[in-house]
Amino acid sequence: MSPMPDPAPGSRPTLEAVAARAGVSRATVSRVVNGGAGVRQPLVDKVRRAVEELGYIPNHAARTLVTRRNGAVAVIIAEPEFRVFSDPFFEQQVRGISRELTAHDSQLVLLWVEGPGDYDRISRYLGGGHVDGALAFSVHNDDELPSVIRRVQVPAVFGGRPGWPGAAAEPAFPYVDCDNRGGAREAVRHLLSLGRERIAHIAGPRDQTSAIDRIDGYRDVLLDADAGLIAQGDFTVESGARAMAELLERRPDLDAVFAANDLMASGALRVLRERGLRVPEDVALVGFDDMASVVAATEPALTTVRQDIEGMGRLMVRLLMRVLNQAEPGAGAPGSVITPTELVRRASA
Amino acid sequence: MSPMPDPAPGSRPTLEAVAARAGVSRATVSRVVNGGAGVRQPLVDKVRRAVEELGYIPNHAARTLVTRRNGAVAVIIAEPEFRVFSDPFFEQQVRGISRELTAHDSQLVLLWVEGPGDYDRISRYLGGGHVDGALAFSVHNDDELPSVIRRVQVPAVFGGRPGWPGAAAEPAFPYVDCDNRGGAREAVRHLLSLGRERIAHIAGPRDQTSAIDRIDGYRDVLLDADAGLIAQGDFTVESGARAMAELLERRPDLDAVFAANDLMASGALRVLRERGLRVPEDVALVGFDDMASVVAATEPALTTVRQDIEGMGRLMVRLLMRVLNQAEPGAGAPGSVITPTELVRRASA
DNA sequence: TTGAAAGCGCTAACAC
DNA sequence: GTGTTAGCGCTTTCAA
Repeated sequence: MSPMPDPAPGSRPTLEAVAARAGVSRATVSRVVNGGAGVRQPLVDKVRRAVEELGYIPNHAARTLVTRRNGAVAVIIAEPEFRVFSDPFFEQQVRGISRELTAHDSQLVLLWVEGPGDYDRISRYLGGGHVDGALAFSVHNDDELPSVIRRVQVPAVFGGRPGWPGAAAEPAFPYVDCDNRGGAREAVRHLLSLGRERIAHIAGPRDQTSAIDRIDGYRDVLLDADAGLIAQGDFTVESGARAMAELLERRPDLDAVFAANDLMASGALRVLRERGLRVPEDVALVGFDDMASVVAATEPALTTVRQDIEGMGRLMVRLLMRVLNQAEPGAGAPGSVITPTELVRRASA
Repeated sequence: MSPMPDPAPGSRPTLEAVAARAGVSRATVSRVVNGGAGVRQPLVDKVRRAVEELGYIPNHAARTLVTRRNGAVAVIIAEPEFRVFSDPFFEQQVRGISRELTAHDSQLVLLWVEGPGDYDRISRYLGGGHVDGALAFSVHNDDELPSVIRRVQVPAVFGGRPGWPGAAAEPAFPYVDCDNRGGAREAVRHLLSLGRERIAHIAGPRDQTSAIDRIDGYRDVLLDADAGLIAQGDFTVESGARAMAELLERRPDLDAVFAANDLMASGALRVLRERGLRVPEDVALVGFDDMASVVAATEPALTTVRQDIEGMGRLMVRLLMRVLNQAEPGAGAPGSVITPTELVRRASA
């Protein structure tokens, strides 16, 4: 565009250079670059022009050194937790995080934890002031991450209610989660309202709080639910199919199934149809998540509990920003956020 | 572990504090922290102990300010290009990048470009010295990314041979790609060696160099290939199925198919079987990529051309590191790297 | 409103 | 070998 006087290769123009060019002090340039409040218009213009002409870009390190602000947030991904990239849930959440971070002029730094040995590196990174805060996801019970984060004292927000031992007791990390329990209740009540009387549940892994909350919601409504109506899955399609087969074995008379996620629901659906059972006539089926890729493929279309995954990602960032903007990091932990769920009625129930 | 004297909250210990505690100068502490070369053992120990006791972690910004090294590399993802997370190809490449970066003590900063408007932000980020270099992926012809990267003068390496207009002419960015053309040749020669005489090709998108190179490889071997034996796809399963149907229509006598990727091969396979054609007896089929998730699901098992995707990710990092460690960034562009491919014989051909 | 000056925490010459 | 010192590029009092 503008003729950029190519300076000594590798050397970028500094504040100093801009100041010289504009004939003002470094302080003035700094003010203009940071919004220009309290500087007279003509000077602002002069400085802006100099910035433009020189192609000046503020040096991040120098700025961070004095402001102690980085404009970067770490997203910590623990490999064993996630099939990471291939998990659409995760993709959506990261997309939300990315978008909201951009809105806050912050950068996303991906910290990929491949094994326990990586925690050293992670904690050095987090402690080294590379980032203003961290976003992590609800972790396994024996995960070191929470203690690492606590040790380096970096502000953090979790995605999903933490479930490690004592999580409830300790000064908790703020987290964002959807109303798993309430959503589950709504699903079961819906099945009830359809006149179903023997409603089974395909549960998710016992060590994930989302799965625990969903089974709790199921039990909230069906206080006296027969244990035979509950089968264990692990959130995968295959486990849903297995669980469905098991349930059919135990209770051939069941007339409805609430699966703890859509993936398992789709596995269950497959088995149901293989056995010649009609959905929803013989067995009504409700999932959880409203995961587009799954829902689009089911036939009949899956009734499910929607959670706003991208929105949760955005909320994680907002929560973190609120923590960061607090005067005293220690004072008054900002509460966690529980987002509402919504039953999406389609054909399967 | 060790009793960490909690200092004024929020204030981390500095080099100065460590020096005071160890009774040495800041310079000595700095030396020890950076490897300890040229410092006598007893002093090293003393410093190490002080570091431990204080829980000292070097401040990144301060270090960057003077060394001009960040220990961070940007990975730029252009949204329209990739289904990003859900693309297994991409996941593998990023995994390779992540691993190699860790080995080089560098951090991965994810830059997610959602639209043309984002280039401003990206270029400010890249230009602001947040990262030592950038890793990008072969982009669409009209993408601004290359020019943005060139403008801010940040060292960069591309994944996949760039194909924008004039890419060949300009001072090129180094890139890492596999030997698409050679791999395609090998696939076709293999089919030939099986005695096949009417070998069709399902091509990938015309604007991706990988697809172009593969079709070129096909033509290298089949110099006089009938145009009717080539059908256009877009690397998706569905397009593979469509292309196969089309080919069967045009040339019901074909006895082999080389698909430009595994996804399309699996679509083609489905159609072949629907039509009652036996693979490989009636039609031999070869794919490209050796993508585990696809290959595992095909029946018969897919013969394909393997490329080491994770390895390519690692190579991108190594190449970038080589650029970074060059004295003069401008001098002598380090060449690109073409990794070999390997035909993996399974049941389908 | 603007400028001068003092650092932010660290590394790298250069002395000793 | 170890310490002293001079910045890296920026923001931010404090004066003017």
